[in-house]
Amino acid sequence: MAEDKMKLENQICFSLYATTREMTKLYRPLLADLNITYPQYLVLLALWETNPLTVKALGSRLYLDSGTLTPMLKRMEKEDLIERYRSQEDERSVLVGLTEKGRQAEDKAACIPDLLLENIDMSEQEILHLKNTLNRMLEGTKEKGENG
Amino acid sequence: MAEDKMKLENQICFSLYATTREMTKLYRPLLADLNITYPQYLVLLALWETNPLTVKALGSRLYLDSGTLTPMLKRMEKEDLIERYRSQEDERSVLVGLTEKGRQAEDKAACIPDLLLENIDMSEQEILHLKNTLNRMLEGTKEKGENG
DNA sequence: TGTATTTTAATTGTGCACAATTAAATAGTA
DNA sequence: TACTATTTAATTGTGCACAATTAAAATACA
Repeated sequence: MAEDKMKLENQICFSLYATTREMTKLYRPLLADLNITYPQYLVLLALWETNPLTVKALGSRLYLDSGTLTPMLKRMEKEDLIERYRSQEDERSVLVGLTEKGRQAEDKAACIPDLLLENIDMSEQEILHLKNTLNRMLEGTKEKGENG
Repeated sequence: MAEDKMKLENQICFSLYATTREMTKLYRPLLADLNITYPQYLVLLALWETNPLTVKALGSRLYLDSGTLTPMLKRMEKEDLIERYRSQEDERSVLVGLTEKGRQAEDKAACIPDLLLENIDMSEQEILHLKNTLNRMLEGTKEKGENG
């Protein structure tokens, strides 16, 4: 066998890199109505599950740090999707909570997962298997990396 | 079954998004010696396969447009890894070619694929299967998307 | 030939993404 | 208590990523 590992074609990370960006592009028209980006959509998904969340908790959930989240959350606050306020118990923490507009956006977004899947020509089972493989890969990096 | 598709946990694209970024982080220390970023490494990989390439061809290969490539290539030119020059046959096209330093970087980078794989706790077969699945997914987006 | 269309990069503007640093609050401890 | 260490966000600076626009060159074609 002995494939050339220096070839782009043989690199798993390039496949990940390219596929992720193409998938993100598929979201763009679906998120246009809500006037949000894909990372902002992820913040909303997290908050629709648990509201409110600290910046720290949001970062752990999305694998993002405050350097990314702080400016993004400020933009979302300006759009009146979320609000930010210091925690009473721990003044270091900033809580991120949904506004009424942010809560209502969930209804508008309810169709997005299905619409997105329509663009992917793969069986439900295959997608599930892919997701599981990726999650295992992701968990594996926690040992080496320095992620919370 | 009827899982909640609005949950982050159940979204394939979130797994892709998070895993890709964590993988890219694994490259950082491996690329530190060469003083390049992961996207710059991809440009070099493409050029080590075919030298030179037009910006257009590079973009098709990496799924990037000139808005991303032009400034990135200028940075790489400043670092003396590549050179850029207009094509003689077609003055619209800009050719990107390796410099001596860019060529020599291939030797230094030769160990990177293996070093990276050491960080992924998956069998060769499983990685191959994952790569094939992603590539199929990527190809599928070409039908819908507007990619060259 | 001359004009409209297409192709190719570059530019402009916005929004992540992340390393490194800073500052404030809390926790730990002598 | 005072003093150190840790935790939490924000800030700073750099580098993608991409939509939209612009400008130059090549092509199509009337």
